[in-house]
Amino acid sequence: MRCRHAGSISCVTPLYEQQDDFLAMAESLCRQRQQRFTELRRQVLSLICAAEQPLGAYALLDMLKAKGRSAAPPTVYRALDFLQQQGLVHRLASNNTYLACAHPQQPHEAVFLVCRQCGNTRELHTDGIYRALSRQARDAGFLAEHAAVEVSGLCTRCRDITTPEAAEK
Amino acid sequence: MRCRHAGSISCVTPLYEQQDDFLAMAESLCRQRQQRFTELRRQVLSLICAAEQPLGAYALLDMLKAKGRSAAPPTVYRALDFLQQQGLVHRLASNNTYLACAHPQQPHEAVFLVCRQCGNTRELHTDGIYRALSRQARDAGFLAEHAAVEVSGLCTRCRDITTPEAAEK
DNA sequence: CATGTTATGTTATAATATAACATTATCGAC
DNA sequence: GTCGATAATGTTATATTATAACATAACATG
Ligand SMILES: [Zn+2]
Ligand SMILES: [Zn+2]
Ligand SMILES: [Zn+2]
Ligand SMILES: [Zn+2]
Repeated sequence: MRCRHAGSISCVTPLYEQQDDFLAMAESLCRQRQQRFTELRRQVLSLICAAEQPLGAYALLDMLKAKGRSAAPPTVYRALDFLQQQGLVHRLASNNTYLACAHPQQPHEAVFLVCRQCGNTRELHTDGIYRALSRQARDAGFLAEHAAVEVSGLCTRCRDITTPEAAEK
Repeated sequence: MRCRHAGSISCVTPLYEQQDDFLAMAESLCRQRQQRFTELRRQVLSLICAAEQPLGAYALLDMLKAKGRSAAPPTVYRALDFLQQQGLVHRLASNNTYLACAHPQQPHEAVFLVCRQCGNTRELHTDGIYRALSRQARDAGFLAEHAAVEVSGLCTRCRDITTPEAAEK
């Protein structure tokens, strides 16, 4: 099942296998929007993108420092704020981590599947869920603006490891 | 629309109008489960229950101290851990607050409607959403165990205040 | 009451995030 | 190019949220 969304990035191929494409797209998006895709912002996005799991702000900070860059907490938080505003990065509230967005071209609501074992996280784009949530909220007199949906559980690999008999079938 | 779930606590009546009932139920639940509903735990639950908005841990801490109790962060975090284990309290990851559960009798998945203006938060019990999430996760090869669903937006009152013309209709 | 267990007190510290202000880079007007 | 405005980054300090570690107290059980 290929991605049906706009843009050149696939839903299924992990972002860290398409880093260059992703960074190029980010740069192009920022240019279109007259926003500056500075070296710092590129570095942070690149680190997030290269990671197999969502990263914490201080992990990013350490990586920046390791690359020889002078950096303090505001350095990374500011870059993260920018990247979130541009829709290039999402924040996971359930574990205070940040990950690259699979579809930065347009605003969207997403569902995150967070493996509690290995931390791998997938972003699903399921407007159905958000519509159902909006409707239920409206029935309760509530005007929904944004939904944070973070599902924790086990990814395929970790489920097979945890319950090896399941892998036999 | 009255609550269709088990227990004596209604979905629609705010918990702070049923504090005594709620505390009595909590005590009874703990007794059934052979868990100790200590004075500290009662106090914390009572404070959470009396609040109109979900409270942060340090707000609770200050309230405990104001009541003359000797307390430090672990005091309140331990009580919160216990109350969460017993299903009496939920934690909202999106704003690091804690609120009393509307249906502590059985484990359940819930949707939280968090007003970004006034902080008022309602707990909806909508198994439909969780089932849909589980199914979508399964289709992606993911075994869902828990879903944190936190919707932010405007409650009835704040929506009317923000856009007064809407209230006219 | 002796004993093991659970809960709480207490001190210190970890982890996450922001405030405030100085400095530097960038951009458009001239 | 120079200038002034704006945006970005550097830097220091601090706020906020949460846990580790160990001591003491309360409770249950025989
Ligand atoms: Zn996304
Ligand atoms: Zn996994
Ligand atoms: Zn609940
Ligand atoms: Zn409100």
